[in-house]
Amino acid sequence: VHNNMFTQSKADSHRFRSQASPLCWTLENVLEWISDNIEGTNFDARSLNLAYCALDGPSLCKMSQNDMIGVFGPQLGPHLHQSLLKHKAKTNAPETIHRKHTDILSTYYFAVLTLTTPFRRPTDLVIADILAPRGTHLWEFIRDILIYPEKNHGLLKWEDRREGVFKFLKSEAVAQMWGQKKKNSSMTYEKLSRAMRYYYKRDILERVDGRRLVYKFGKNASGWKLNELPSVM
DNA sequence: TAAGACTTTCCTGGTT
DNA sequence: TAACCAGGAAAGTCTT
Repeated sequence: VHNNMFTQSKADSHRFRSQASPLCWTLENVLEWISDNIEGTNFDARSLNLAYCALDGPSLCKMSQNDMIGVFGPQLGPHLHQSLLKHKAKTNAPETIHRKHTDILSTYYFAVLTLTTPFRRPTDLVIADILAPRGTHLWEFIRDILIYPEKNHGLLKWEDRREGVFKFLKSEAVAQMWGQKKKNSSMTYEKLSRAMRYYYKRDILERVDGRRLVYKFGKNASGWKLNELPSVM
């Protein structure tokens, strides 16, 4: 399951999404589905609050039409709700099977978010830019975990969101994730932190004296500030 | 192929 | 004592 998840192609993902119950969808599948639905309307994707699109299949299925209108607006909300109902009817299968699959998927839910290759069609560029990794550098990897605190499984937390101060809560777990991304199973926090310290010279990070596991984004780090994130509806 | 940027690995020594 | 921090040195990887 692990390897398959990380190597799932765009075509595989589309096939899985079209055949599986929405209950089994990953976050990526939900994003693709939203993207496909936007393509069929005149909806301006730039006005979408992408932070609210970070849903997996089970979360999506719990939403009523009013919930969807609240999140996606009066134009796209009902459209998505109808589309979901149709897809649910089409893929009506025993939920127990889906549940088992969903539990496995959810274990790797965040890893998929951070490690899969972004899909790149014109209409989902914005979604991919915010929810897929935007770079291969360590500080970007850290930043992308921090941008979605509700999805980071307690790995990192903001100490001061406005100032860009953050803290490692599970240092070794973050190091292992970084190692996984770089295909290096021997990565440790000790090594990761050495790379972090090199960022001080380049003003990507600033020192936070006297605070263990605490770092601060510097003037050359971009994409972490609230006003740098895509617009809210 | 070379050069440079970036990261990894190892290390010593200091601090919490 | 363990975990973390600071930073030098050298080597590895990747991109241009």
